Amino acid sequence: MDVAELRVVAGPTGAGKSAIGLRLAEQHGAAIISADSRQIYRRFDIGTAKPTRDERARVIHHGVDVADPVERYSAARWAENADAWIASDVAASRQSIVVGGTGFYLRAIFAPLFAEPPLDPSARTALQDWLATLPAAELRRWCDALDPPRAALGPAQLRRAIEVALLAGQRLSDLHSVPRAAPRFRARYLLVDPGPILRDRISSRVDAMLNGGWPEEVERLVGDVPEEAPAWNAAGYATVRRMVRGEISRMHAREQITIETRQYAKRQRTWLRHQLGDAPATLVNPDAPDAMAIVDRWWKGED
RNA sequence: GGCCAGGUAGCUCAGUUGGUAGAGCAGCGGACUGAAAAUCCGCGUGUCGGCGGUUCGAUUCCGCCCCUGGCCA
Repeated sequence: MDVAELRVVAGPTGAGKSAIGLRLAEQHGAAIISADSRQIYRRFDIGTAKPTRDERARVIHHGVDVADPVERYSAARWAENADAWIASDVAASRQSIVVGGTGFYLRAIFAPLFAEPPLDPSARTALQDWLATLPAAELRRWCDALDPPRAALGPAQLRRAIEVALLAGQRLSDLHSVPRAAPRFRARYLLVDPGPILRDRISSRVDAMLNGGWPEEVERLVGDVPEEAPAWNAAGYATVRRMVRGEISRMHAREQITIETRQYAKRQRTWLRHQLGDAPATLVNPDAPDAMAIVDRWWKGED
């Protein structure tokens, strides 16, 4: 099968990639495929900076509001869904633009994940319950015995490695070394990053969200979305929840959320710096006077 | 003006019975194969407020001064 090229607009949170994606999509009648692990979840809207109703009326957005807050979504599932979204765009003879900052999701389409062997669901649930009770050091010991190459990673990865080793009888690190499925797409990146002012853009974005109904949204969520639901993992949500419950002041919350968001942006930059492989990437500072010209050249593939 | 408590890393603070100092947070760098806005790993030279004195040696003891907070006038 032919490997088609896919345009990807990526960058740290708050850099302004969605504005660029939106403009391009409108200009070329394209659809946006959101590669954002938080916009996946319904009802978590303001703090995840979802496109507005108006924006979604103007441009088709795939990948927004596709899971319930309590669902455990995954990169693999996203990649699978993305295939279908892209196919639907092709069928409608419109182009697709991938826009987002979840690096792991992007990788999942351009360098497909390994084929997971079947894992008995009930054994898996039981094992997960057991693993959930173990402290990190204990997990590390287990992983060191079962799959040493993975033992240096974090608890989430340790659990996964132990799970696969025990349930499939194979090491995850071995499974990773078997050739993966051939990628269906290759990426051409536009990396949006305004540089040092990202810091300020993030703090004003936090203020805008806090004044734009975020606390009210969280008040509604607190009532009927269990505390452990995956959707709550979005940067800032747990902090707004504490604020709404009166555990911390609004000022403290504001400060804390700004820090969390900056830390997230930093991790995204680290990912984008090292994990893109050899895919072509064009860097653009959205504030530069020639930004639009760079974007247009990138779109046409002229750089 | 007097008394008391402080002035140590960007912030909050430990500590050194005299041998030039270390945690948390922030920050920076890195990892990342089905929870990824997740989960982890690594990185600490700073006139120890200033100037003198004692001492082989002072951030530590003494004196004076400056600053902050509190109490008393």
